[in-house]
Amino acid sequence: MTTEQSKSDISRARILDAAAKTFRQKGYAATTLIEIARAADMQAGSLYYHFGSKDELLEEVLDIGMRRVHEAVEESQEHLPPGSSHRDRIRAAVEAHLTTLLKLDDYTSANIRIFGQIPEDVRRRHIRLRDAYAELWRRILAKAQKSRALRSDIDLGLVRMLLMGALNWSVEWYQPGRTSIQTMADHMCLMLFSGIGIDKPARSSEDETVA
Amino acid sequence: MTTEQSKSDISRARILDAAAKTFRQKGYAATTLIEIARAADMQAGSLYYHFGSKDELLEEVLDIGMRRVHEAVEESQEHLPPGSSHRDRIRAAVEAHLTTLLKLDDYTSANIRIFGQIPEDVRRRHIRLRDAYAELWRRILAKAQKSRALRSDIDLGLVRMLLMGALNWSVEWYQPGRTSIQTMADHMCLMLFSGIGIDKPARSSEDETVA
DNA sequence: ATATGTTTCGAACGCATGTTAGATTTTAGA
DNA sequence: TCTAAAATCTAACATGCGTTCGAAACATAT
Repeated sequence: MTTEQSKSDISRARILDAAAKTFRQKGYAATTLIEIARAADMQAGSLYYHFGSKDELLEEVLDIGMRRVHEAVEESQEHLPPGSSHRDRIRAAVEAHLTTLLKLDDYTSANIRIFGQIPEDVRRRHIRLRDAYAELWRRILAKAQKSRALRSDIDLGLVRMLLMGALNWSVEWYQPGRTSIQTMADHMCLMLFSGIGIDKPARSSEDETVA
Repeated sequence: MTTEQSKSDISRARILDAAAKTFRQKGYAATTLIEIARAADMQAGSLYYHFGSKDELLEEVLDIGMRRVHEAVEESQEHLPPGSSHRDRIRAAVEAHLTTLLKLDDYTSANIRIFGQIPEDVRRRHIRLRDAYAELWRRILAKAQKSRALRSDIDLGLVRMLLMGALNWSVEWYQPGRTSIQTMADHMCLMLFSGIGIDKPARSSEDETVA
């Protein structure tokens, strides 16, 4: 116990890293404990010294992934320069979400990719963190709408879903080098704001009902 | 051979339906042939009279799903009233995509959900259909941009990805009854067009119509 | 009704997986 | 250095999976 990190903690972290990486690549059911163990320089049986079961390992990977995006987006809001517009706020949140998802975080990307294939009871226990993260976005968007930075005649819940979809889906196609995360955040906000934004349109929205 | 549909064809279709449904619900690796067989009122071994392997079954489900969206979107473009604006065209495409994905088509939703977890060689053989579908959207968007219905200073490829993400992600959260597909299509086009649309600097209504 | 081809069954095989537990090695303090 | 605890290994287990194959049930035409 001389070092802050006991050997157990180090191994634990190595296992979690390996699990997140493999889960993300192959999915949950297709990932074998032998693969995880190999990626962590261990034997499969040794994993059970640190985790009670494959599901328990999965659960921790999911939780860590969700906590990381949550914290990243939360921090992005706290570190904004004073007087930032709501567009700036949302842009920062979008960029934080994308950065966590696409840059060196297998936990969050694993979470996003495999959430639809996990066992029922694991999902039930994990869903609270998901809801909390959704609530964070709900607050951000609602505040923007209340400040008249967003139109009032739209379904914010639906917009949030479409937005999260556009962001989360990037984990399926994004390749570093082709498009920068900043560019993605810019386009996302351009689509979102200049569309929903109340700022520029006088009343040019009449042509929307063209036949 | 008296009836149009031989008994074999009927069983085959029943198996494919069962497979698509189960793949969509549980994912590929987690789905067992026993489950598929039970959902098709058969024994697991009997599946092999119709399909050579689990992978072959998967492959056909994927192909059918992709062909269905492709055809749906293609038809939506052909059945447009003459003189439709590009916004109308894209709205129709969005609605066709969503309808196929969310309404009674387990094949397309299975395709979208499990594409990230399928074996390498299956993916390689299926990828052509995916590319063809992407090309269809690329054409639709490019034509809109060329007709000055969309801004020229944006990355259409990126926008297409964000758009497909917003649409495809709906398979993860959509519940019939809460939001209508029409509402989703409306919101999507509102975000897309009034954002990317050229109508804000140079206000006009003629740039919305097809040349 | 019989015979021929079609479709399904049922039981078995081989294999890989998650899991367990005792033996073995490594670590850290006296 | 010695020792007890911590950490890992090794080998085995039970189970469930995809798959195979010969037998049984079914359908159809003569």
